[in-house]
Amino acid sequence: MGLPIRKSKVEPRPTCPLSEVLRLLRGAWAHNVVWSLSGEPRRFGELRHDLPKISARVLSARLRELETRGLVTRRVLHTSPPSAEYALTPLGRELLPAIDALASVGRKLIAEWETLGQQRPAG
Amino acid sequence: MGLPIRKSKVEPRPTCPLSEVLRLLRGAWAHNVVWSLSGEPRRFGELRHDLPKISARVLSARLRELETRGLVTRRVLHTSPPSAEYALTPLGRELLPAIDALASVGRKLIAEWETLGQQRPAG
DNA sequence: CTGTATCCATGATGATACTG
DNA sequence: CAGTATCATCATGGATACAG
Repeated sequence: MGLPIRKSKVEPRPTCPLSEVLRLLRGAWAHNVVWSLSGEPRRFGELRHDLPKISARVLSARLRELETRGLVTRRVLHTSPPSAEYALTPLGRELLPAIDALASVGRKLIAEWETLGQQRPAG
Repeated sequence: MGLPIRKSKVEPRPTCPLSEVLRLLRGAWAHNVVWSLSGEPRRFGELRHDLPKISARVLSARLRELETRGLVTRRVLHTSPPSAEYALTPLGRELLPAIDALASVGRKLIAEWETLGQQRPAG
């Protein structure tokens, strides 16, 4: 006979909220966009400058997502030529500590690899 | 003339470590697997039970990734039939507070949607 | 400058069947 | 029970061209 299935102690836990946030930060760029906005508000072109390898298409899509969910605001500047400025909302700012915590773990992960003299496992 | 590009205050920040961790938690399941292992060690089948919709193929792949990066250990139990038990390493456990922080933001996000009487934006 | 529209490549998943 | 093999599908992202 096999072992009995042990009931998980994973209660009606934050599994759902977690998934919602990760759905937002998912992908290669969303978290970098949030991080770029952690300081002053920034314009579309400035964000492209911060993240040299992001395509306009993807940056546009991410910003729209974050805006839709109330994490980022968009303000049109009536300059010549016209430009747009993005900023984190208070709600969006609450992501920052969490992102920081993750980054902290990331540093330890990398340090571990180096300590072991191992190569970072490829993608 | 357009506005000058403002230099980003996004310093040589944890952008890299962050990406490394997110690469691990990326996808629909990795973070749930980590969360399921937050309590007692669990067997393959128990994990499938915790995450009813995950396929064996994907669960296997995620566990292998986490094991490769030193976040999870795998122990074979010489039972009949044989089974395997997975657990978080100390390094893996360091993900927990970060995940908690993210979940906290997630709860506020969802609460916000409800307060506004809005539907959660579809994926 | 600020996006949007197309087309294409890649990666992550689900379903199902099968092995030890 | 604990996986692995194969096939099909969908989401994400890059490149490029084009529009307001």
